Amino acid sequence: MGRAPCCDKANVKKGPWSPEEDVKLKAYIEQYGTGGNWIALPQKIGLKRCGKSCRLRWLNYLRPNIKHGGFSEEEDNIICSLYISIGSRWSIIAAQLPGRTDNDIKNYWNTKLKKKLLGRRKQSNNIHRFSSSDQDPNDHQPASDDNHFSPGLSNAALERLQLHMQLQGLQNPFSFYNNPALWPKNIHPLQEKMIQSMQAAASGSNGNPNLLMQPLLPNPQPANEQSVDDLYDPKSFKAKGLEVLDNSLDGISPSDGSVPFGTGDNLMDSTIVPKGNGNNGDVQAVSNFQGELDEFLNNKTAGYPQEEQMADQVLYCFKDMNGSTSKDSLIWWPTEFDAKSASSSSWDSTSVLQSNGVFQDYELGYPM
DNA sequence: AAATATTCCAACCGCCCACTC
DNA sequence: TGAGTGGGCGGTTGGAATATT
Repeated sequence: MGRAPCCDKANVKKGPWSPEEDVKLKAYIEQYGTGGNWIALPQKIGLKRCGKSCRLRWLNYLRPNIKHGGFSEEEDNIICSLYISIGSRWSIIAAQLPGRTDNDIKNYWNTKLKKKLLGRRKQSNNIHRFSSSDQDPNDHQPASDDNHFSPGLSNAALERLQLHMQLQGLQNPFSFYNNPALWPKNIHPLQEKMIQSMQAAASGSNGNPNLLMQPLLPNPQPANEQSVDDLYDPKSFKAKGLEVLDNSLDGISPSDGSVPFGTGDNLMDSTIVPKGNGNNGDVQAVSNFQGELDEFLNNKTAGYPQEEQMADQVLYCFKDMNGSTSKDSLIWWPTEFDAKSASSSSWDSTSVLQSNGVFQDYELGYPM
């Protein structure tokens, strides 16, 4: 079934908002609120705008206490940590950063942070990992400007690959991340530390869950039975021995050792803490990871050309794990994986968890 | 100084979900 | 129960701003 458009597209203004429109919208909402109906709102005000457009303008720009630009290192860390943990759930990530909007964070990630974290491959002439000796001699497909590593492996896929490896590894005791024997010989020292931090955080020396990673680390539950939606289901949290506190009621701050999880009228308005004691060794493990991440983000990794190293290492890992870097070992990613999310090109932990079959296929190919 | 390339971000699009009737 | 609807979300785009050649 199709659906009726939310407004008359022909009679609706598009494009940048004028100061007059901003004033009208802001004044009305501040005085009367949205009335619980964005679609009807523009008519009430006399704006020739789509209701959704009004909502977006308010939420991303006109709403009080909105911050633009000037992301701090701490905010960088939070964004990176959460992205690694939960994927592109921008609204959830934004909920951890007061004054930031999901759109802002999404833009910031796509334009700056991602490049910092994954490396600016486009500017790199570092092709040596996939030099002619590494490539399938039958493969004559030219590498695109966007991706000189391997035909068929887009930058987006590469990013997903790297993060997927992290997530997958944390869930599977036999997988790459939990098996140092599988690590490449030349692994970046920071990567090793990150892995170890994640492992420590995931295992939790005292049995308490890691607050950032734990939602993706259900105990013996098989990965393919874990939906990311569970992560935000209060029942799921309780089942894992976590408590859900309502921030909107008690104003708990992150400084108490708990991790706030959003704003809104559901779990997003809550803080998730381990039952009993919110300040434990796992928090320390997280902070260790945060420290490494911070160091990485701020180019303090002495002696390493930080740009493109991470992405490079991921592919190098594949080479080591598989014995060789064949086109086939890489090509599945943008094809089979993407096909799973063809309806929306989004990627998040859900996709990761649901696509574990793809990854398992790969892992099974490794001679244990 | 002009042309071209790249970066950045506000806004749009379309899908999904929850709710109502 | 299922169709209709609005809200919310993530991905993408267009164009302005900036950098580079």
